[in-house]
Amino acid sequence: MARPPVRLTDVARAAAVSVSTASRALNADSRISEVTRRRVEKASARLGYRPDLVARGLTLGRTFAVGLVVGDLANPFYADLARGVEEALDPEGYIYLLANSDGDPARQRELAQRLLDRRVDGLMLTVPYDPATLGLKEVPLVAFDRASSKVPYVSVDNVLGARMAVEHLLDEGYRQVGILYARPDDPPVRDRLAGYRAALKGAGIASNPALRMCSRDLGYDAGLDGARQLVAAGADAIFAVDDVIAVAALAAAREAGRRVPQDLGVVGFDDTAMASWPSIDLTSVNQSTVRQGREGGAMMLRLIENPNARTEPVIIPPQLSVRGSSRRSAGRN
Amino acid sequence: MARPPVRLTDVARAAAVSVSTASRALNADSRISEVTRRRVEKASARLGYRPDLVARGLTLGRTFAVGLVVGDLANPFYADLARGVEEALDPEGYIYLLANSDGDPARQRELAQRLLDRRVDGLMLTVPYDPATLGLKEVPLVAFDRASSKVPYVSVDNVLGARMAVEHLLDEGYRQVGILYARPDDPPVRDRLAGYRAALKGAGIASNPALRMCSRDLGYDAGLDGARQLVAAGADAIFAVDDVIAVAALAAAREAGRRVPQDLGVVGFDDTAMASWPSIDLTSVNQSTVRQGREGGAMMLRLIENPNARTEPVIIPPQLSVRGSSRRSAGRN
DNA sequence: GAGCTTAGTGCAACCGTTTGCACAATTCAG
DNA sequence: CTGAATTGTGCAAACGGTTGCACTAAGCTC
Repeated sequence: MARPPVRLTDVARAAAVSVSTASRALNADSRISEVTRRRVEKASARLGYRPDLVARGLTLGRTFAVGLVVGDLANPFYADLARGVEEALDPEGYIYLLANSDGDPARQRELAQRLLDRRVDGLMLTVPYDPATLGLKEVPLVAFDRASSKVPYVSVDNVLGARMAVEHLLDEGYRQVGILYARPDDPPVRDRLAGYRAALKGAGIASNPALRMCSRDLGYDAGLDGARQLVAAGADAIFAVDDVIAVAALAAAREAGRRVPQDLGVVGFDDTAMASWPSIDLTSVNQSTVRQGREGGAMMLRLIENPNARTEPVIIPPQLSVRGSSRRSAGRN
Repeated sequence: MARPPVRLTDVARAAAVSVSTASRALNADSRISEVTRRRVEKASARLGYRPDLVARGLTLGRTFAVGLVVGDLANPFYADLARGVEEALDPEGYIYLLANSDGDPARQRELAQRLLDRRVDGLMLTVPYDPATLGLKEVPLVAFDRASSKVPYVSVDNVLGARMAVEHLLDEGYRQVGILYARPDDPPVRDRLAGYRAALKGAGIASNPALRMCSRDLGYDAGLDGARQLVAAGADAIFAVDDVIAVAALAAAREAGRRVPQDLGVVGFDDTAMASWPSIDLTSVNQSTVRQGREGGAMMLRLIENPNARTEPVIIPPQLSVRGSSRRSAGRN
C-alpha cells in the first residue's frame, strides 16, 4: 500500500509511447491507431492509472465541479434539492461543492467567491444576488426558487402555490387565515406573501395585518414564537411558508389547546417527507423539490457545455397535498 | 463584467516585480522587504487578485478540500454531521465535497475513488471499508460512527446508547421490548443490537427472536413495514435504531390503535431536532451529532497537518432524552 | 518511381502557481 | 579598500496533464 500515484508518464513508459500519445489514446483521439490505443489502455488498466483531475483542470480550464450554495441543510427542502442536483451531475462525472449560507447575504457572497477561487465550472444558488456583482470570472449561474430576468432559474410558481394553499383553507371554511413567514425580502417568501394576499382578495376578504406574522427567522424555534402570536391574534388557520415552521404552528396550536383541524387549520410549503407522517399529517404545497434539483443540475450541464445557450426557465407547477391538518369538511386525518 | 481573471503575473507586472517575488510577498515569505511586500499587496488588492486554487493545488500537492461520504442527506443525522464538519473546516479555508452512498458498499468505494481522483487532502467516511483497499494514494482517513482499529474515528458509544434506551424502557415497565433495525452488518447497527441484547440479559429477560425486526432497509417506508410486524408480534415497546424509523414506529402504533406511551413505548436514536417537536415527542438517544462532525473535522485537519500524528479516537457519551413516547410512569407528554 | 495525401506519433509549449538556487546589491568586519 | 556575510530579487524548473504543429513512414495516383 501507499504506492506512489501512477502518472500518465508511467503509463506511457509501460506502453512504450510518448506521453502525448498516451493522453490521446485514453481520450479517444481519432488519430491514434487501434493497436496502440489498445496497448495504452492495457498498460493503464494494469497500472491502475487514474487521471489527476487537478492537473487536468489546470490545462483544460474546467474542473468538472460546480458549487452549490444552499440555505441550511437541516431544512429537508435543501437536502432534497441537493439530492436532485447530485442525481443530475453524478452520471456525467461532475461533483458538487456544498456550502450553507444560513440565508446570510454576506456569507453567500463570501462562499460564492471561495467556490470561484476553486474554479468551479458553475454556481448554483438559492436566493442569489445580482450575478454581475458575484464574480470576476464569469461562470454559468443557475438560481433556485426565484424568478430572475438575468439568471436561468428553476422554481415552483410560488405565487400560485401560496394561492392554492390559502384558497384551500378558505374552501374549508376558515376565515381568519394568517400567514407565518420570515425573511420578507427573499424572493420566494415575497411571492408566497403575494399569493396569500391574492387569495384573500379573490375571496373578498380584507387582509388583516395582525394575521401576517413575520418571524424573526426561519427554523423551528422562531417559527414557534411566531405561530403563538398568530394563534393569540385569533387566527383560525395558518399558512406557513415552509414545512418546518408549519410543524411549529402545529405545536403552537396544541399548546394553546386548539384542535387541528377543527379549531385551527394549518398548511405548509414544500411537502417534505415528514408532512405525510401520520403524527404530523400536514397539508402542504408540493413543489417536486428533488425534481427541481435535477432540472437545475441538467440546466447547469447544458450551460457549461454551451455558456450562451438560450435557457428557458423551468417553472414547476405546485400541487397541494391535502392532509389532516386542514381537512375539516370530509373525513378526519 | 466578464473581465478576464487576474493572474499572479498581472499583479507582478503591476507591482513591477517578478512573479516569484509577488508570490513570496503574498505568502508572507520572510525574505521579502517590507516595502515591496506592501507594493505587491496593494497591486493585488487593486486588481482584485484571487489565487487560483487549482494551480496552487497542482504545485503544492494539496487541495484544501476533503471528501465526505455520507449515507443519505435526507436523514437529518447526516445533515447534522455535515454541518459539524463544515463548522470545523470552514474557518481554515477548507471545503468539503459531499456524496451520498445510500449505504451501498460498491457505491461508496466508487465515490471514494472519484474523490481521490480530485486529490482531496482527506476522506471522511461513514461505515468505511478497510482503508488499505480504498485508494492507491494514501490519504488521511476519518471514520464516523464505527469503532475501528485501523482508522481514527469519532463515534458515540453505540452499545451503551442502545443499552440506556432499552434499560429505560424496562424501567418504565415495558416487558416485550422489540428492536427495529436494518443493515445488520453496519457497525453502528451491530453495536446497537448488542446493546439491546445486553440490556435484556442484564434484566434477566430472554431475547425473543420475533421481537427483533430487521427491516429490508432504513428509511421511513421500510421502517413502517417492520414496525407493523413488531406490533403484530406483540411488542409493547420498540427501540428503533434511528429517529426516522422510530417515527415510523409511532405511525404503526397509531394505525394499530395502540396508545403511546400507555400501550406501546418507543425510543429512537440520534435525537434529531424533530424528536422534540410536540407532535412527535420522541424519546431518543442523543449523540451530539453536530459535535461529532466538528470533532471529526478537527481530527482531519490535524491529520492533514501531520499524517502520522497519533490520533486518539473520540468517543461521545450518549445521553438519553426522555420524552412522551416512553414516559408512562410520571406525567403525560 | 516521383510526388501527394493520409495516418500515426513525438516534441515542446502551456495552464497558474511555488520554490531551489544563482545572482546582484548592500552592509559590515578587519 | 578588499572579502565575506547578509539581504532582496529573479530565473527557471517543477506539478501532471493537453494539444498545435512538425515530422516520418506508409499508401496511393498517374
